[in-house]
Amino acid sequence: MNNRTHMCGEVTAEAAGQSVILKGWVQRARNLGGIVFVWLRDRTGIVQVVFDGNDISKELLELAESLRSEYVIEVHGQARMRAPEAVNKKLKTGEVEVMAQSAVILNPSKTPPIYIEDDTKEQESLRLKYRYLDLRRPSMQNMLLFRHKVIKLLRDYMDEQGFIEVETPILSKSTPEGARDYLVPARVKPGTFYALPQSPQIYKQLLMLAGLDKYYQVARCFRDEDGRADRQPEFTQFDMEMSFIDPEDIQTVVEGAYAHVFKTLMNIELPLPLQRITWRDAMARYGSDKPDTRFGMEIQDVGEVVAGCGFKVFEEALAAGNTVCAICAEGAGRMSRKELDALGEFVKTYHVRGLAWAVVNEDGTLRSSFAKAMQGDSIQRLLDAVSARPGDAVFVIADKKYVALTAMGQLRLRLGKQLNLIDNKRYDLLWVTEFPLLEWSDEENRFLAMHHPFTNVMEEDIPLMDTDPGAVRAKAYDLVINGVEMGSGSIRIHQSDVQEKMFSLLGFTREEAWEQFGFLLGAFQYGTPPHGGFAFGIDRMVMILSGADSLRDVLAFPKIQNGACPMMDTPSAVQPEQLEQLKIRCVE
RNA sequence: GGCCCGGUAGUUCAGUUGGUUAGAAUGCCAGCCUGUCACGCUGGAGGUCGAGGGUUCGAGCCCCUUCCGGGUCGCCA
Repeated sequence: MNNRTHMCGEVTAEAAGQSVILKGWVQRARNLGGIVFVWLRDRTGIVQVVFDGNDISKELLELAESLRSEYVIEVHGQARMRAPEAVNKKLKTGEVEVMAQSAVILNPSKTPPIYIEDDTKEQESLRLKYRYLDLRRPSMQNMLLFRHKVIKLLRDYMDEQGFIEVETPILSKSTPEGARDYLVPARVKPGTFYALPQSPQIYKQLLMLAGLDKYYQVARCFRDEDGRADRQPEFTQFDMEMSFIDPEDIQTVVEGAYAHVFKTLMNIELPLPLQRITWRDAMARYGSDKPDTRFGMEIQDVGEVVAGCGFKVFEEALAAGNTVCAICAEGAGRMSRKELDALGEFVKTYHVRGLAWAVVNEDGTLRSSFAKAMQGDSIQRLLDAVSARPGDAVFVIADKKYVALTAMGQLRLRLGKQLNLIDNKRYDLLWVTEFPLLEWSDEENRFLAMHHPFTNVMEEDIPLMDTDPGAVRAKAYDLVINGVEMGSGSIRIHQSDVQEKMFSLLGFTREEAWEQFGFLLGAFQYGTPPHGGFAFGIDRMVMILSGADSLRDVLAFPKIQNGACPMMDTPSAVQPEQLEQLKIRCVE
């Protein structure tokens, strides 16, 4: 039986006068010679334990003097108020201390390779190698607690809304569309493989078919793609699906869940319903399908303004049917030539040919990379069109429409950060709606589903499926916070004729579609309710709410960029016998 | 796969134009110290400068290759 009476952080003024039994880790031991102060830590906090040579045996003092960082000890003692001048205001328990009467070293510790305290600067790779020590830091424990609360709140909320949590398989089926699958060889049928799910998409649709009506799941998902700060090979999705609904119905549920979490954990009242913006609008104004609306600097199409301006780059772009777009960066006029050139290099990584810039100096004169080529008053008309004033910088990109807009959107974000325009305390949530159904792939020379192949079409665009597939809008919507895509959802196709048309647009023959998705198409023949859903990343949600920069900061045991785990040293080789059983041979 | 940045005591970093035995702080070890709280004082140990090769009388520093980590483009229905 655990005889612990208090957690370390609980030894506050109310405990004074009581006998206490504590267990925890030695944060720090200060030996003053004849008296030893020990900071004892557990996940609730730190309390000071005093080994006073005047009051205790020689043996106990010697034990205290032998204590080192991260030793695990049990202490029996008396809690008492500290003298007023000895109060430590930095500790939650700083008004009290525990006078040790006996103690046991439950386990010693090697000197830890990282400091167990917040705000240290060890390399992340070292922290991840010793993640079990890293997780002892108060900030990491708070993160895990916060994450736990987020998930609990979401589960409680969904339960109240009448949703049922159903677990779906991890050993699943590989489907060719979308991200690369993690594969698991099947021992009983050599040469065949399970795939780890990229999402429970098909299962949840089948649950709707089964009549569950409202489903949700805290679902682990897997994608075998290269890592980023905001992408992990395995991640947790809050996944849901409803029957007999319109987009607004599921959006209302999701908004409500977010509002519940924001109110309870952040004390922030979200304005419901959330703002909605169409995909086309988001691209035109922000150059992104996940716009950060915490600052302005919106993109403007200046094609009409620069028509006939004489600058070859703009004229040729317009002649080719491309876009000429601009932003006006307030107060960016102080940038040096070097900084402006760096921005030019920056936009090139987004596949535009170049960046034209014009700076209106404080005295009204102009510095510009292209003004000389502009005839007559065309440069002035351009500056007027974007309302450039002295001290501002104007940037112009001419290229294929979405290439130019995307690059401009990235430039806008960079300038927003560089010019300190973003209020970090603000949370801008919005829905991006009416995503395109399809996306052309030059590489594969065919359309790909932008969301997934089961996404339904906006009724008024159904005729366009035959005439202009690229312009067809889907009943698909993303939730965005501060420029981060939190999740996406859609109304699914439940009509077999629409589904077949979709597959044919994607370049599948009827036979191929049935071969790969037959289990679903077959199921759909048995009375499928209209349905739709949504899924959002728990990891990203915790990242945003806790202000973390990386998903690695909000996962207990994250993977690094190449998908490896420095602590477990995974992935790792296996025994030859294991491969033999699976009939797998390595070919170099 | 491409591009950019980084790798020096356990840890965080400094290291001049290529020039003596590679330094600091912190941590660690030992001694002293009875009210500290980043305790203090004294002393000590601790380095394959990521690895390999090259240039040079001489390389932590310059060149090449490579490994590892981060960011990013591609990729991520």
